[in-house]
Order: sequence, then C-alpha cells, then structure tokens
Amino acid sequence: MKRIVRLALPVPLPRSFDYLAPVDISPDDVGRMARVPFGSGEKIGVILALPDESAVDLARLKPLGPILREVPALPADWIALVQFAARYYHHPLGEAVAVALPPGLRVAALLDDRSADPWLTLTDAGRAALAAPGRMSRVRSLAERLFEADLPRSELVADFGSVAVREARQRGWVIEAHPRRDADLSGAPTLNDEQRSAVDAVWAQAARFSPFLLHGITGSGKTEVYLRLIERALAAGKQALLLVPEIGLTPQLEARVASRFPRARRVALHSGATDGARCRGFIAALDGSADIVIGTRLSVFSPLPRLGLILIDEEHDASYKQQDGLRYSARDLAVWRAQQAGVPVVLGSATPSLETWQAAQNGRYRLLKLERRAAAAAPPTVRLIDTRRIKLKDGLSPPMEAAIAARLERGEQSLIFLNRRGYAPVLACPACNWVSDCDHCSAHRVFHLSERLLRCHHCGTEAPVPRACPQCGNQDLHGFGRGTQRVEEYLGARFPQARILRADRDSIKTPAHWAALRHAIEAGEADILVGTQMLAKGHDFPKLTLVGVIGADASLFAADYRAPERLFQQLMQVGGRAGRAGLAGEVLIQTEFPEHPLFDALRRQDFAGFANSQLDERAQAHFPPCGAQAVLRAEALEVDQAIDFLKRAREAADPFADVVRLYDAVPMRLVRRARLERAQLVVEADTRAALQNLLAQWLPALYALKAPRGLRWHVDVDPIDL
DNA sequence: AGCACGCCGACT
DNA sequence: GTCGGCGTGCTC
Repeated sequence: MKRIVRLALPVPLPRSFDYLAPVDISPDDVGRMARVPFGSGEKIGVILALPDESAVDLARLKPLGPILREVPALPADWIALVQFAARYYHHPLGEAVAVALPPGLRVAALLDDRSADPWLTLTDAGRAALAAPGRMSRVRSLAERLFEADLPRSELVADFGSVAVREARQRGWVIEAHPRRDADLSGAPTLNDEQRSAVDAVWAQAARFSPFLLHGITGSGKTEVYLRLIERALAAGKQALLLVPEIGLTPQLEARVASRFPRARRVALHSGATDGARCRGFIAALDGSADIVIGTRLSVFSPLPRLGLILIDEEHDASYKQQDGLRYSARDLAVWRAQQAGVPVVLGSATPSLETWQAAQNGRYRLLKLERRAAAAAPPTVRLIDTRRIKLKDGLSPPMEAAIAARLERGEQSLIFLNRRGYAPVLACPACNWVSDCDHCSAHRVFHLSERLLRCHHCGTEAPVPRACPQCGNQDLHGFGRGTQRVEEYLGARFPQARILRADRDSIKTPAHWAALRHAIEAGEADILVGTQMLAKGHDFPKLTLVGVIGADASLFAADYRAPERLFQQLMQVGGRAGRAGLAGEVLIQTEFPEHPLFDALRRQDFAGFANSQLDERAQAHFPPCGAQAVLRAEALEVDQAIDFLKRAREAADPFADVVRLYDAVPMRLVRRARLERAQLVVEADTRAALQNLLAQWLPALYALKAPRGLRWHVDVDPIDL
C-alpha cells in the first residue's frame, strides 16, 4: 500500500494536497494537524484522509512534517461540516478549515516543541507535572507561564483538570466523564403551559433531527425555554450549542446560563476573545469536557462529540452571515449540522427571517408559538405621527416632544431610536456646493461634532473639520440631516432638566462601556436615551415606557427587497423595549407614509400577516426564499475592469442560462470603497439545488479566467444584501 | 494568497 | 557594473 496523506492547507486554491506519509502514520491521525513543506516555505494543514492513490505523480510528493498529536484529532463529523461549508459556499477547503479553527491552534503546530503557545505549554508541562515528583513547584511555574501568557489564573485548575482527564483517557483508565451537573433550579421561574409544551415538543424529538421555529414576542420567555432544553440535554449527558448574535451585546443571556448551570462546564466563544481563550474553549468542546458552548457565528464550527441540541437565538439576525472570506450562514450551517448529527435544532425569534417563517409555514420546521407575555404586561401600543404637515425641530415633532415631556413628569424613561450615528450625515458649503465626500469611497464623510472630525463610515478614514470651505473659503459650513449626536444636543436644549444618554458605536467603544451604560439605565440614572440599533437588542429596562422612532421612512422604499423585512424586525424589536413590569408601553413612529401596510401590520403586532404578504411578493418575483441567489462580485482600481471581468464570467455561464437567470454586471450601489471600485453579477435559480449545480460548473471556469492584476473576486451564496 | 523567477531603469 | 520594479506562474 502506498503511504499517502491528504491535507487541507490554508491556500486560496480549491483543492487538497497529497504528501508522503511517515512510517508511523495511523488512521487515528485523520483529523490531526500537521506541518508540511509547501513551495519554498511551510504550512499547517489538517489531515483529511489516507488515500490509496494520488492524482499527482508520486515522485513529486514531498514528505509530511511533524504531526501534532497532543491535541485530540478533529472528529469526522467536524471535517464533514467544514467540507460541506467549503462546497456549499464555494470557498477553498483549506481556507474553510482555517476559518473553522481557532487562530491560536492554527499557529500552534508551527512553533517548535518548546513552544510559547499557552495551550501546548500547558499540556506538555502539565503532563510532566502530573507524573513527576515535586509537583507543586511545577504547578507554580506553570502558573507563572500562564500569567505571562495573559491567561486568568483562576482557569489554571480547570485547565489542569482537562489535562488530567485526557491523560487518564490515554492510559485507558475508566473515568466518570460526566459527573453530576445539576442545574440550579431554585431560582428557575415556573413555566406557563405554552413554554412547557414547547419544551416537551422539542424533547420528544431529542433523538433525531427535528427543526423547530420558536416564535415568541419579546418578553414571552424564549430564554427560559432554551434553559430548560439545555437542562434536559445535560441530564442526558449531551452537549448543547447555543448560538447568539453578538455576545458582547448580550451578556445577560450568558450570565443567565452561568447562574442556572453553575456546575456545568461552559465555554463562551466569540471573535473578541483572546487566542488563548478561544483555543481552550475549542479544545474543551473537542475533548468533550465542555457541556455548554455559547457563542457567535464562529462557534457553529466547535467540534462537539456529545452534541445533543442546537439553539439559535434571534435566528433572523444578520450577524449570523459572515460577510467576508468564507461567507457562511451560521444559522443554515447549524441546521445542516443538526441534521447530520440527528439532533433537534430550535430557531428562536420574535420576528423570524422569511426563510425560517416559510419553512415553518410549509411544515419543514415545526412552529412553536409563545404568545403570552410572561411578565403579564400588555404589548405596547403603536401610534403613528403623520409628519407631512408638521414642522419638525431637529427631526422631532411636537407630539413626540409632548410624549417625552409626559414621561419626564412621571419619572419614566424614553428612548429615541434613529439609525444614524454622528452629528449630521454630511457637511456642506451653501455658497459653492462643496460636500464632505470621502476620498476613498463614493460616500459622504459624516460630521462628528463632539470629536470635531469628518469620518467615513465605510472605510473609517477621518479628517479634521475644516474651519472654512476648502473650495471657496466660506466660513459658514452646514451639517445637513441629523444623526444621534444632533438629536442628543437638541433634546439637551429642549429638556435641560433631563439626563440624556447616547448609545451608538461612537459612544460605546468597549463591552465595559456598554455594561456601565446599561447599569446606569437600569438604575434609573437616565431620563432620555438616544441611540441606534444597539439599544434595540434584548435588554430589559424596567422604567422605559416610550420608544420614539425617527427617520424610519428612509428604509421604507429602499431598493433592497429585504428592506421592509429588516425594518419590520427592527421596529418590532425596538418597540419591544417599551413597557415592562406592569408599566404600559407606547411606540411613536414619525412618518410621512402613515398609510403604509407595514405600519398597519406593526400596529396590530401582526407578524404573520406581514410575513405572509412579504412571502407573496417574494414568490411573484422569485426572490429568496422563493428562489435562490448567489452574487459574483469583483473589485479593482477601475470599475470597468471589474465590469469586464464579470462580463467574461457571464459568458462562461451562458450555457446554463436556461436553468438560471443571469443578471447584468452592474456597479455596486456604493461603487467605490476604500479606493477599490466594485461591481456585481446576480445569479438566480428556482431552487438551491439548481443554483448549486450552476455554481459547481461555473467556479472552475472562473478560476480559469485570467483576472487582471489587482482584481479580486468572490462568490457570495445566499447573500443578504445586494 | 505568497513567493519564486525573470527581464529593464537609476544609483553607491 | 548592480538593486529593484512588478509581470506571470506555481504550489502536493
């Protein structure tokens, strides 16, 4: 038998690479990482298989380098998941593997044996420490190295524990892998009958793939259903995976899981964590010692040998879609993964994506409804302010101001929601028509008054605010339009006695900021909040009774066919902030289109009616989910180069034009971004299968097209913005 | 993507 | 005489 090893290597080429195996290779090495010579250098890859034959001449194969055997091999289902992701999103397998692995682990095998990597240091030294006499001094020196590696000392015991468990396994000792991990149910609220039947319905299907949509309005107790399901999974000796949109913004959920399951080993994974923390979390999931993995989209790639349940909170959230590199949807991959593993998956949302809603309507997913607000508060009343005949002051109408004033009088809080940060979206010269355009993007630079700078929200470049017009010298420059800073300023002047807090990406730089702000709001240290999306996400502010929405009209007639879906989700979500704990809530929306059906549905809190009418429109246009889309994008210094490449790409797809619809190559809406000009080509098919069929044949042709130097292209399957 | 090799301008 | 520009071609 020929000794061949097949690896996925992190290079942007859509193939794997074969090497000559060392004599001691074993089937157990499949799923392990290995260092290999590549070109003139070295790379780290994951061993995919030990095939009998290679398509490459054996004389050209180089010998495999060292295999990283300290880490448990990645299981076959993990490799299958990554292979599926690479295939479905048409991205090179080696790069998909690199995305799926934590960065620390990826480089670990590159380092020499006396590695500085915290995890490897811990393993090697940990083993020696366990075996040798003089153990305590070794533990102490380990602690010192951990300290240097910036790992929390409190984690030492836990990590040491997992080393011990692995050691025991390697020696073939029988160990109790899952000691008692009781949930702390003293503090658990009782379930209402809706919640109980939801939990029972899911767990009745615990042993097989069964997808559920948990559709529950804000405050209906979705989280409690998640917790009870996790409890059951743990009791059955299984691991639970809980996907959340952005962990930094939703620490409350993490805290609730922690307090409910104090004895379970929990792992939190997100891109903000240090490499060391991500590595340890990944390994804990991989070796089975972690019971609960909570994380953002990247945690869908955690290896989970005892997986028993997947939960996806706020499943409609756009952050589940990766927007660069491997452009995967963590939600869709999670459902695929549940199917492979034969476990239930629960997609939770108050405003499900139309994709999920459709699946629940046609029976592919089971619909579980939570219609009662657990907190016994009535849903907020939604009122529209017709601004067609009203003079606005800095975007605010008299009825809005009156509503705020009434809350101030009653000692309640108001939230003004406006999805536009900065002071004014553009600074302009009334004399000569100069505008604050970005040098690198086809966009205006936003006027930030407090920092006295102009900032491009697309490429991040900044410039000081000019004292006079750079074109004509006029000193009287004007900020046109309004953002959160300006509304904050106006409200400060209008209600001088009120304490006003602003929350947007400019005012909140770190999770600690955010936590401090939230505490201030909860403690009633603010009367008026002004903020963007950030404030819309699941936070309970007990004194908040008014949500005012300004500037919603912009997305009412946006070109993007998903704009109404997103707007409804946003308004429903931000509206859900109003009125908890017995205080009635009110949502006031300023609009010039009060008769728009979207508002009508919102007023009746009729998600189903809205979603079904949207689905009808999508069906007529064959847009997703009533059809499938992919987009080929190209960027170059000149948009013509990008267009030209896309035109040639389109010709390569012409033979398939009878089963798919090929749109024209067009410049993107924001054509220039960070000095590059972009164009795109949309491809549409009636089914995902037909689309995949085209892409599978098209991609090799695209790789074969000679792209001019400096041109980059990518394919985005199931794009969420066009 | 890197990183080689490979042929044409301004410098110690 | 060379250092260095980036064109193009390959990576098991």
